[in-house]
Amino acid sequence: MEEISFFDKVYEVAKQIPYGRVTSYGAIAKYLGAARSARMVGWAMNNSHTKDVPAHRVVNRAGILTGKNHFDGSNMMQQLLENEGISVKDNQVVDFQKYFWDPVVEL
DNA sequence: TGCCTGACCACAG
DNA sequence: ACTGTGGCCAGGC
Repeated sequence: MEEISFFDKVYEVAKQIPYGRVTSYGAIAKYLGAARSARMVGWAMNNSHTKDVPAHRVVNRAGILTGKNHFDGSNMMQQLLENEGISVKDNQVVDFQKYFWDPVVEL
């Protein structure tokens, strides 16, 4: 029985984010059937450190690293993205649309 | 126990 | 076309 909460589903999707790709909170929320629950996706990321979830690949709808403040360092999130070949400028992903990974389409 | 906050997005005015 | 507010679920005080 799938006693999986919306919370847990977020991790399942986030873990499936391919290398060198990024997605948005809303995209995950919408895939789960709750486009308005985007806030929960972000809140789930708070426990992402206890999971194997690449929270650094998850940004907001505008491609801005809104959650970078929750990482260890100040620009650690940016470092991780650049390490995957994703350019980040002023806390914003360059060519976000190009690297955007939509779970609704990919999954 | 109850109210408020929180890594956002969609809808309405 | 833009700005403002509501809403979703869960956790913290």
